[in-house]
Amino acid sequence: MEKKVTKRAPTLCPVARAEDLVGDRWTVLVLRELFGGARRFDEIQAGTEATPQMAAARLKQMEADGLIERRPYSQRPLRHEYHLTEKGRAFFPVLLALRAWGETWCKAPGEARAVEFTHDACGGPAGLGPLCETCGRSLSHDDLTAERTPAYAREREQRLRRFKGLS
Amino acid sequence: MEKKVTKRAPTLCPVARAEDLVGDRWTVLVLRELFGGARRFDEIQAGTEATPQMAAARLKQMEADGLIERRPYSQRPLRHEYHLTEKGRAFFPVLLALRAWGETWCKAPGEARAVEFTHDACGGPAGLGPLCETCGRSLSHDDLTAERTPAYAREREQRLRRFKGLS
DNA sequence: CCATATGGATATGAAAATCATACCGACAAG
DNA sequence: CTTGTCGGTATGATTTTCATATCCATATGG
Repeated sequence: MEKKVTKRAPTLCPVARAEDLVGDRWTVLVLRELFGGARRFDEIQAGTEATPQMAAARLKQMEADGLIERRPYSQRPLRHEYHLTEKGRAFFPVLLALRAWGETWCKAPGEARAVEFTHDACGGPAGLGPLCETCGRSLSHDDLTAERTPAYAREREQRLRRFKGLS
Repeated sequence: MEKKVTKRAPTLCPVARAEDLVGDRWTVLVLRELFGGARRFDEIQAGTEATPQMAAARLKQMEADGLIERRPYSQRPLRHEYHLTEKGRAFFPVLLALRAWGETWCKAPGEARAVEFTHDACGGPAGLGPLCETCGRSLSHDDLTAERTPAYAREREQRLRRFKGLS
């Protein structure tokens, strides 16, 4: 019960191809955590609220798909961190678009944003679009500084406490 | 066993919120078909290669989530077409970003593109980015004319024939 | 009037994925 | 030598998804 080779029809459609790799909730949430700076198994697990098997299974598959790589950060005991590859980092625009759609269309009026980005290149707020709302240039992950809004920071802390409590 | 209310923790994270609605392969493929002009149940089913239940279940859920609406196109017998709502149409940038990532990172060298977009506003090819590669302006679905590449058109025809054969 | 076709599904039972919960092994710290 | 931490596995129940077959209302052709 180890092979998960994702045997799908080899369509030319790039959307279907992409969905074969990232077409499930957990994978996308893991990517979100990695873009947010998480590196260790338990950070990722806690941040996504996945079960350990789901986290382990997704990370394994994502490594096989070339989205992430495992890097040892300690011999004895041997432990690894998970890092985005170039392919993984290239996914950022999709996540940004998904975030914009989610903020705009999946929230009740008055609900707070989760994260505000500052565009380092111009110093202004970046907004939701693919272009900086302050300077109009296009946004890459390296040019952005994320700051969690207070409400979202609280939510994350509670999640973390719940996780620590149960583990 | 009918309620599928997607009971998830009400997180503020817009990515998680979005994934609750579109976090599975079939939903995204249905959106692809709708953006490609499909309107009828069997077009959608054939284009995604979903089973009838999957197509029916997704369409029902997507209607409940406000992504699509059913419009009668015939009384007696009562039949409906599926149309994107504004919320559904707003998903286009995500699909475009996913397409760009899929074309760039999920294909072997030499594999053909599936679709080429022409930017109606300038008449040039639009490329993969969120901005038109000819004129640099940002791309909306209404400004784009899609043309399937020959290889992809063949693939679609074969799929359709297989579907007709089996149905 | 009867047979077949069409659009839009639902039914059924098997197979696979996911879940909650518990546990494990290596080491480090007290 | 007991307890804690990190990074997972194992287990068994539950839930989804799959392939395949069937269904219903209506139109259409003969």
